[in-house]
Amino acid sequence: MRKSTRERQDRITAGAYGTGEVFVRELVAELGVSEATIRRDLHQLAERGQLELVHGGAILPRRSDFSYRSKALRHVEAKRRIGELAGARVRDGDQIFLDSGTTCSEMIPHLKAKRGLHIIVNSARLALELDGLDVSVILLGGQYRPARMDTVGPLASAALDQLRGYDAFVGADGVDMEFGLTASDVESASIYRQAIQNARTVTVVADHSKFAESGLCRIVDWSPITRIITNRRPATQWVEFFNERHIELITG
Amino acid sequence: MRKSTRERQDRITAGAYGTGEVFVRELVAELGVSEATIRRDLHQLAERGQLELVHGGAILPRRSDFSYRSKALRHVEAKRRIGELAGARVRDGDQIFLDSGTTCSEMIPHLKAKRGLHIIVNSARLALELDGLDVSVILLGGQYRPARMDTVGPLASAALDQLRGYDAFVGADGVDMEFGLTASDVESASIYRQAIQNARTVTVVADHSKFAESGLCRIVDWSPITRIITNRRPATQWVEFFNERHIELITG
DNA sequence: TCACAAGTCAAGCAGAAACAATCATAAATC
DNA sequence: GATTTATGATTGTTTCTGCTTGACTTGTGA
Repeated sequence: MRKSTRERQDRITAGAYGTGEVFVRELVAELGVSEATIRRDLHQLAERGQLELVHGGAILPRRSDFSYRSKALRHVEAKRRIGELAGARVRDGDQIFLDSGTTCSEMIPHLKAKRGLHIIVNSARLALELDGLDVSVILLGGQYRPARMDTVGPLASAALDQLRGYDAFVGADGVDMEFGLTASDVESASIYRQAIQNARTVTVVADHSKFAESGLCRIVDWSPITRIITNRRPATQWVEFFNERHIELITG
Repeated sequence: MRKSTRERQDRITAGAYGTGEVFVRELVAELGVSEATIRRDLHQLAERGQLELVHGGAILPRRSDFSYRSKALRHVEAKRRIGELAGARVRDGDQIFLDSGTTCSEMIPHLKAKRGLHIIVNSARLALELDGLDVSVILLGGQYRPARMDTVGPLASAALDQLRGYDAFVGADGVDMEFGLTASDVESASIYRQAIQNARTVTVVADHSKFAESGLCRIVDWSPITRIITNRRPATQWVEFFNERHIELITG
């Protein structure tokens, strides 16, 4: 069983991804090479960040990421529907801001037919997804957060400060009558607060699970909000709440 | 069985696509040519991005990353080598700027082992590729260009203006003794000019094909350049040129 | 808590294989 | 016929691998 180094290391990582861990002893038996060779392989893989060494073998590196991916899997249908409704509110030539959340990214398929859009985003992922559209994309810079693939911090803030007159689409982590819109982390809250304050109109996109669920950090209270788009008609007190504040409620 | 070079290389790639890998030893037996010839073939195929060299033979190139590679298929091996050399110059905790070109992105595998880096980029693609590393990434914002997946313009410029004291790595489209470093478009030239002017040190990464080839737009003249990394020793007049200007020349 | 055993690990060494570089020859092209 | 290109042989160097040694880690039982 003479194989290249590359193939051997591929099989090691494949094994690691299968069970989450590999053992030196088992790899020696399975691949028919010496312990030393397996160890060298594991070291190289660890060097590249593909594995993490433990006594007796290696495990998958515990990364902080997947927070975006795991979030993306929840309430997919609801988000898709909201994306469609929100996309329909965008017109040719509009200047819009989209946040880095999963709900806003569901708007993108419904923007493909639009012409001459100017889209402001703080998400590298969104920028890539917007490829091929007839749009001008402004990417806010700043501190890049791999887990969310977005940017935050003072540089993002400074860039955003140069922009006005757009229509903001923001997906909150939670909406609460008294506390307002909330995000799960303070950096997101800060950048979206600023985005909302500088916006011409503000559309909140939030699926039904966000109602009555409150995140940790307040983004803003309800006063700057223009309209809210959700997938199903919320409870009556919510409808009245929006009516009182002249917030347009759109449901699918 | 003597065949043309072309036909031989076709059979090599066909073999690689069949099993995913080819071995020098087997190719020697199969094609009836010497080891040296097989090696030359493999090098040429690797240079064109059709194969990736490994010890003992070659395998199909990893396409795990982005399809944008189609643009980057020239001088793959050279860029990889330069990326390695450049990556070796980076130390734990460094603050570096990487341009959005393909040469700089070849540095990334060699940065995986580093700790506590601060990396400034103007490329969404690069930001995504840096995922999983122990680095802090600052993404410059600005006008997003889908074709290059990077950002340029006044917003990028303003963000860059807030940053100092980093070591810049810039891959020029062309290097010319009289004209200096050149880029193929004026926006790139502008942002990289600024990146260079604010940098502590400037390392130019350029494969041999960039020498004596001049792009349209000047980035800068030679005065701010600290060192240049290329894959093979350039002509004598270049070596003297760099010596006169106290530019460190590193070749692989 | 300590000592001990079994397993695990890092470092160095040596042989084999693979490699890059160079040169000389043969073929192809002008 | 001269120049360029492709090829093969030779050289010394690098890489890969397995082995050995001694140090380290983990777990067990007194």
